[in-house]
Amino acid sequence: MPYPTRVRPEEIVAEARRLLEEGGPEAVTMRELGRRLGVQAPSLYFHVKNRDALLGLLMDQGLEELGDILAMAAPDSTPLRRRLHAMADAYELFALANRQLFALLFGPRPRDVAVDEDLAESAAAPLLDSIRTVVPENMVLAVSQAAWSMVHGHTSLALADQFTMGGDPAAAVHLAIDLLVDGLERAQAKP
Amino acid sequence: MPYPTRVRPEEIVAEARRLLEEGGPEAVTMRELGRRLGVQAPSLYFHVKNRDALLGLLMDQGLEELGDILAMAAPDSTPLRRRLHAMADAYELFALANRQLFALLFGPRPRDVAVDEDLAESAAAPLLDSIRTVVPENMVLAVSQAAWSMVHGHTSLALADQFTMGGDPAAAVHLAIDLLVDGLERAQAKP
DNA sequence: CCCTTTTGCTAACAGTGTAAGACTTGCGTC
DNA sequence: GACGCAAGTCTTACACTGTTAGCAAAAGGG
Repeated sequence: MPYPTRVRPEEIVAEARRLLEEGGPEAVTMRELGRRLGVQAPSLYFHVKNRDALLGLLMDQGLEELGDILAMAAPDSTPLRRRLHAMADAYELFALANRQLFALLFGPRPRDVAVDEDLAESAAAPLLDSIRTVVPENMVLAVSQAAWSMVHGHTSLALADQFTMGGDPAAAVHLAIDLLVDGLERAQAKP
Repeated sequence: MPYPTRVRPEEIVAEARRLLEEGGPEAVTMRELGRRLGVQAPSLYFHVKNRDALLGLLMDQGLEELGDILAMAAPDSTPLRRRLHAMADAYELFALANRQLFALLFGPRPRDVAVDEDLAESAAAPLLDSIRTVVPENMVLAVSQAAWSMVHGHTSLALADQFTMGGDPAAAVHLAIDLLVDGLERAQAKP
């Protein structure tokens, strides 16, 4: 270590994340980041390729956390309906606690920023697995996508303050999940 | 007209929208806007309060268009199921044709940019009206929010290229809508 | 003791939004 | 016709951004 490192990559990512949540993507500037870490902006380029790559790291981190949270939302043995409720709640909770990061994850990809595909896949795994317990294999994907769409739609609309007309949007998602599960169980029972 | 106006507000908005779709919000810069309109950047401030206000105008315009498109997606007399399908398709079509604008509309509100509330309400009206024909008044809001969440979720996930595992996401939404409508009709028939 | 490698620094460039103030231009009035 | 007024544009400027180039310092190995 020929020179005493004054800042480590994890610190950069952590501080960047704080900046992101405080003021959105525009607030994570290299100079402010350096200021908070006690370092000049150009020095950061020694630990991080550039700003876009830094945002990419944030996204990877977020995706991993989301995957973990969903995996732990409810034990495998939980009945589908309640498990989906739990996962929906966890999804929304994560989004609320990480508004900007969530928006970054699911917004329009900034040009060159690519997320790790394996990470995305493993984040989706818990949902696929729980659907698989109740639906024939050839419908797993479609049903999972439908469920994900529902939960994600509700979450991102709630995040954008689009439910201005009142009501109880959270209850609406649970209702939608119930209808979905009912439909699946009926379809499975009949033929 | 003491001085020959060289650029009109509508032109500014139109050109800004072009820039937005071409390169995302970061690409709509006052200088490039002026360049394309044959005017210096500071002159734009005579017609538009500032950049954020300009983005707000874009959002208003987008919201109005979306409302119109939804209202025209299917005649009032169309059966609920097909009408929801039509509205879902129209929603997605709009989003695909206006990716950046759509993301702006439903992303995290940039600080001071506020959209016209009446506009938002009238955009939502077609959905509420069609739901109302099939569901008791006290459930209209919840069911509408559920349906909107579903469609919006699918659309914004599709827009973000999140359906990387294949399948037929569009069919998944239609399936989800069918399940929703089935559930409602059954709930209405029984008690 | 010097030399290399790592990491920091400063200075700089091209770009951004926007405020201040000067300049043009056409109309309404004398 | 001359004059002034006011709308619209211009130039200039400031503070900010990401990023590169080149230089300085610090620690370990020979």
